Amino acid sequence: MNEAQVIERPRTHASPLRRKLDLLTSLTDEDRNFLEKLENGGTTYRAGTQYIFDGQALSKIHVIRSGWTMCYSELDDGRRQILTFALPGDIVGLHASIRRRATFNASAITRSQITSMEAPGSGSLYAAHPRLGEAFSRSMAQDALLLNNQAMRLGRMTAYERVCHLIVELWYRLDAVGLIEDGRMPFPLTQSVISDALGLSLVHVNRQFVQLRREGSIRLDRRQLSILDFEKVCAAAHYNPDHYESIRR
Amino acid sequence: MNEAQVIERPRTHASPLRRKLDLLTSLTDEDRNFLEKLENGGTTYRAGTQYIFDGQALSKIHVIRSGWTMCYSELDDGRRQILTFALPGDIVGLHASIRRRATFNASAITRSQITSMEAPGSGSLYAAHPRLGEAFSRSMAQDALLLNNQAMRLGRMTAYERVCHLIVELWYRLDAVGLIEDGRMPFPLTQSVISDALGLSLVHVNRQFVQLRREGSIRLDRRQLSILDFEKVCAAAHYNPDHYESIRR
DNA sequence: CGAGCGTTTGAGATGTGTCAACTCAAGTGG
DNA sequence: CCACTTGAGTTGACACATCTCAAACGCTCG
Repeated sequence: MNEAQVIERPRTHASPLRRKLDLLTSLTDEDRNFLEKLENGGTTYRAGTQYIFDGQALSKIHVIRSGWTMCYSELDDGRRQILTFALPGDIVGLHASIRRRATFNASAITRSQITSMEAPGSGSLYAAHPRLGEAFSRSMAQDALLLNNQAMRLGRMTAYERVCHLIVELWYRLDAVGLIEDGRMPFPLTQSVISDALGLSLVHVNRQFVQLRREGSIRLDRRQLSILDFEKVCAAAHYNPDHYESIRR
Repeated sequence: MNEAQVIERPRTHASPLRRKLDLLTSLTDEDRNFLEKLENGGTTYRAGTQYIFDGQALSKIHVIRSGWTMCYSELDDGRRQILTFALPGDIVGLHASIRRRATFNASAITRSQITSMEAPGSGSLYAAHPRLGEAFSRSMAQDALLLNNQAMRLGRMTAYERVCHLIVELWYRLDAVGLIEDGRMPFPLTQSVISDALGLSLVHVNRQFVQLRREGSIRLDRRQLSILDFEKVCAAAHYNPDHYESIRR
């Protein structure tokens, strides 16, 4: 039930980032070399470290090489809304860096390796590495799609549906970069983080997870999540995989 | 109180689109000519007409020349979430057209003039009209910002705050394209539409508007809205104008 | 061993949704 | 010119999803 739903793809040893860009577009050798360099540099952030600050200058884009991070926004009274999770292979701050100033925060959820690079001034990168430029455009398209999904979750779905929808979305995203193994996905999110992503209280998020486990829909074990009843969870999520496919391929 | 908060700008006769792109970036004469053509063509849609269909092919981008339109997403059971309002000068479908397939719907709220043009294949437009390319990038940045705001509204704000936040956001956006006159802004949204934008029920949206009027914060007259107590509405909205400035300039 | 973090559970409070009815203004058609 | 329809706004009573508060549990780690 579980893995049957997921498209099998040849298992390579490419990094998540490479893997993702390969999916997005066909790269030239030159692009690949460019990527190599990109893959080798980078900084390791400890869990909890903030690496983008709302309102501060932001000229670099950040490529997540490993680990989970999140983009979020905060109100003066402390209320926090997580906008999107940035997973391995994702690019953070692409559009923000256009204006050289961040309009959101970003922090590492787990220990994360992140490579920063100068933001592509409109054209320069597109000229030097047209396909990478295209990959960046598609990355923006994915961001937009994820935010659309987020709005639908927050605005029009019940707590139970929101949790299912988020789980399925993360599942597809992780699968696209080869991070689903043996029908389990890494799941480092605390219920507190999830509550700030889904616009719910911590307590209510917990109740949804308890129910999902009780009814045998999911299993959670040592920060690994398996979807036992993919069909049921997907149905509750009203998830539309076509949307994601149209971004990916 | 009202207009004091709004930056005065020389009143020109430029179209909203031109006005906006001028704000965004400095255009060359060639770019301006390109714009001219763009401004002259276009289709007029009646209120309610859908012009982008979720799941269907989408190779063109749509430039709103006049009127209000909205992008939205729907669940199979009819629940609807408005993602963003597209106002004069806005560009719709920029990132969606990258993947040649729409992942949302778009409809005209009022009678609207909309110009369609071929989506800029990554690079082609950037090469021919680099500054326009940059303007497009910034348009994407604005979209992202608006979606971030939307997530914060939906996830972490009360009904009253959501309404205030939306009003202030629309005010700033309309002011940026010269559509605020005499301290009033056009406000063609029905409470039903607002409820689908803010993730509330129609009835509850109504209650918020009744209260805002009762306490003298806003005035609503013949589809024109004035903010009588700008300070109070802004405070309730927790609106951060810096974000918008950082996109605009 | 205590401290801290994440999770779990219960009970009561409340913001928002639902249902239903009514008003008002603007068509529309006979 | 009137009867009718339709869309938008308004209001009240009640239901319910979710929040808040509070307490306990089980880890892990120093």
